[in-house]
Amino acid sequence: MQFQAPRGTFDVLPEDQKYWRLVTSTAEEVASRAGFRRLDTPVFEDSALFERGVGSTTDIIEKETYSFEDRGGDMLTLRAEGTAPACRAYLQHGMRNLPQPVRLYYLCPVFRYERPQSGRYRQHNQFGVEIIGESDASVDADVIEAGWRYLETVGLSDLTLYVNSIGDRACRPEYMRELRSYYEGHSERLCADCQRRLDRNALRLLDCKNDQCQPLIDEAPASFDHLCDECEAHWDRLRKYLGIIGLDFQTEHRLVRGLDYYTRTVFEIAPQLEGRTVTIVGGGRYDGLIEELGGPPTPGVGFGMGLERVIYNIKREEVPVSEPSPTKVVVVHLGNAGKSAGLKLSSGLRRSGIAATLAPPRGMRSQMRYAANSGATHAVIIGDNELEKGVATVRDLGRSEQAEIALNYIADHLSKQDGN
RNA sequence: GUGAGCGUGGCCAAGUGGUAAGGCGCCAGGUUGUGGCCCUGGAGAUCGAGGGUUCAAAUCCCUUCGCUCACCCCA
Repeated sequence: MQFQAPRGTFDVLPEDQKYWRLVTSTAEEVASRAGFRRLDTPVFEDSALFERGVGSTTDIIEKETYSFEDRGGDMLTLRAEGTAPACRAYLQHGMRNLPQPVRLYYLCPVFRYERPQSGRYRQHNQFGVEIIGESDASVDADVIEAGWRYLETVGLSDLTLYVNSIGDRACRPEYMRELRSYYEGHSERLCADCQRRLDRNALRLLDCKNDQCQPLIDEAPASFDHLCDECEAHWDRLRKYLGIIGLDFQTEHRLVRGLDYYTRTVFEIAPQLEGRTVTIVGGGRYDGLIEELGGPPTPGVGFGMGLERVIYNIKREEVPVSEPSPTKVVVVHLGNAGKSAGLKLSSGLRRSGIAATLAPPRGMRSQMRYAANSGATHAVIIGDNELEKGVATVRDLGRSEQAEIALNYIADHLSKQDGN
């Protein structure tokens, strides 16, 4: 074996396309039903966009980015996430002059240089939505609802929604001090990773998976107990609205996110798996991001969802997914005259809107086998016998019945068969 | 970046020192123009790669590459 798909990438083979069609077309459907309009942004952007947006000290920027200098000397980065590009587009196209808020969704590949493992790739595909230009908690609930409804209509059932509020610029510094002083009192009991996290990124202490840290995390101060008045009001309303919509959720003080731009609401949706949880959807509010990118102060909320992980769970839950309709007709031909006639016939059938292929030029037995294995419902047989009479033999492969049909009426005849 | 497991034809997979089973799939036949079952035959493997030990290596040793899983982090 010579070439392989690069590490962390994969081919979507024909037999898997049904999952992608499902996942992708219901995203379009659910998003547009909820008033989101599609936005496509380039696969690469100015590197600085992600540095400013996601945060330059964040892991995804520090070590997971696919960056390169182009021939003109510009530093570019393959899309590392969807929110910063969406905000860039919002600013670039003056979308603040549209009726606010602006509701956008996207479906696109995302690139991160990580060590692949199950449910994690270097190129993966995200479905995401953003509501930009409204700070009320009702749109937070709206975004969360869109994510939840999507997973539901795609057919997933054993999922849990986790929500948290990590405050904003006003109250988070105070909370961080609180958290740090709590942990400093117990620093000897922390795992090695958490020792480092303590001064680098204290929030991350909360989602450590190491067993020895769990008791400490359980007792740690929760961000939602240290919110300023405005954040607290927002947090209360969010939970109230989720209740009104009828979404069950679990408040989770360990839930923090790895991108710097989040404020107030953060949430995730994950399946209930034994052991670790693999998040399918992650998102939250980013009220400071657009300003950070050079725009006017503008609030926003959104989520990103990993479609590979959605498909992984569709397979795991054995959600039935319908096959795309197979080739309907295979034209079986005998002799040189038959081959020419068959070629013409299959072309004509296609022009009449019937899926038809010409069997490969082999023995009849083999051609029939080919027809059966290809999933065709009918074989159309054409050889010298038929040509003399100006007909073709149309065989129903399911019923094992056949009849001679005039060449001119074959398309007509086939389109009346069931399955068309 | 760290740790563990694994690499035998397209896929699955025996074989742990004596010179590559089997199954699936694929191709061709089973008489004269007909599939899904059955029967017969065929193609297809430098046993991931390189080096070493040995009379002899897929099997032992070293190196390397790749895959998978977990950690970090994330979708």
